[in-house]
Amino acid sequence: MKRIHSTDVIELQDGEKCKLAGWLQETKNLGGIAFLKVRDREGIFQVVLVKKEIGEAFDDLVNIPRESVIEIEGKKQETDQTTLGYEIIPISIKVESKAEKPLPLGIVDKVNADMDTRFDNRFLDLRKKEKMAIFELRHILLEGLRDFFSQEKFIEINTPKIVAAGAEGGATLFEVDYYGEGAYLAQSPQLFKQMLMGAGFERVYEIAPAYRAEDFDTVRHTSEFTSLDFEISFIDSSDDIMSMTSYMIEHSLNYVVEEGERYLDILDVEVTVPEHPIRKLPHRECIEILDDLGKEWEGEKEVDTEGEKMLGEYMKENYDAEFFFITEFPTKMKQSTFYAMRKDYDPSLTTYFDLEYKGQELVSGGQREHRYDILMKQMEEIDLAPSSFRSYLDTFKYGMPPHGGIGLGVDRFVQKMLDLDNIREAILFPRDTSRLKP
RNA sequence: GCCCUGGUAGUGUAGUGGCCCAUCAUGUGGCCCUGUCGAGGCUGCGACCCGGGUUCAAAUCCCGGCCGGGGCGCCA
Repeated sequence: MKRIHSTDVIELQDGEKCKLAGWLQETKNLGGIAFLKVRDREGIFQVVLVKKEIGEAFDDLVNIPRESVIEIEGKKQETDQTTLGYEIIPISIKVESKAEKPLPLGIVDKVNADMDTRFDNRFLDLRKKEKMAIFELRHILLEGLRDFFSQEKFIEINTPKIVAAGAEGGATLFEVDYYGEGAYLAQSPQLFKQMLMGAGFERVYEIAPAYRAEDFDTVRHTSEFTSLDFEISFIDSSDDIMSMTSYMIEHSLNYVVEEGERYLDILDVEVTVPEHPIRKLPHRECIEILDDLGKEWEGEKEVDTEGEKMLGEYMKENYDAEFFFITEFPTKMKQSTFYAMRKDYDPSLTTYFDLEYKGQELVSGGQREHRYDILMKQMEEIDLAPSSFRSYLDTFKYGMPPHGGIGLGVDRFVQKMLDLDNIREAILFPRDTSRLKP
């Protein structure tokens, strides 16, 4: 007999035979009758054991440890004595894998566990339906994003994660000891995306891990994260990139709302889809708003973490907007991003922007400098040796279209979409400054 | 890296000098119970992060270490 899921039982006739399997969530033993609650990916079903009918086997069955994997062949019986409306009368029950006692982490216990305990026992933690729902929704979000990119004729690419140079300063690189010369884990696919613009791909995207060896210890940083990057050619300005980003967000969140209802209900979360186009706010205006809001500055007037949160609330209150772009980042704030194009009419401003979601940076992007001589000049300004970027720079010498793109933190997207306190909740097995296992 | 905060049964907690051979819940063992779905009743089990110090007395105070959680810098 073919195994079916808990949710399939509803379709069966009263008295029909079936095979089910899952994890024994709990046993309610009332003496002469007992109930086994069994969980599979789709939900829960209940098996009824009547002592008078099954005799000696009763004692063995009610003593199967919680979270053991069991397989049941039985008959569906409709009844109004249980909340599900039906239960399973067993013909045979097989223990496939017995769980040890006690569990390091209860799945349905009435006590919460600390994050550290949960992540040490992540495979158990993920058995909770609310945790699994996060990853069902993450999958749906990624599906929605890929759906958008396919529709827009993007090519999905894979670029190397072992690289010779970073896109940003060297301090945040994880070193790889193997090549006998400097080798690192990629912080970003930035340079490769651009090389593919030089190759004529015109529209590419990648969803892949990126690595940053920073001493970040916050609820929105991890050492390894999933980065979504796209890059497009023949743009007129960074407005084209923001427009594409705006459509991408709208499309993917719509997809989540349509396809993910069941899981959003489990998490009791409502996802709001922004209207295209997403509002833009130049960096200098952000400063003005923050001044009006009475922010106290320490040092340079820049949008810092506190500023981001204040602006997020401001935009929510005044425009009912969860998303907004901060545009025209000053060149002095983007100095290390040597490939950022600056405004022709005012070189103190870049074409770079961030996309903010619920008061947190989600996306960073802009138009890249595609003119070889200017690019070289910008590298010199920060004393970067062109020799370590030779293969990248060569791309610009033989025909490079105007282009630009973005990087989006997938884990942050999931975190903010589902209002999760910590980015680690959106990652199966997070890697941070101290966690390497499991 | 800096600042704040914490570490007590498998899990989550109470206790902040003697009232503690440590509270409660959950779990787990045993017993009772034929409709549980946060079942119920009776009963047992199980813990003060590590190392120094102060004190008549330390889970509690001090110092150092190790390990969490949060904030900031920074960033996706």
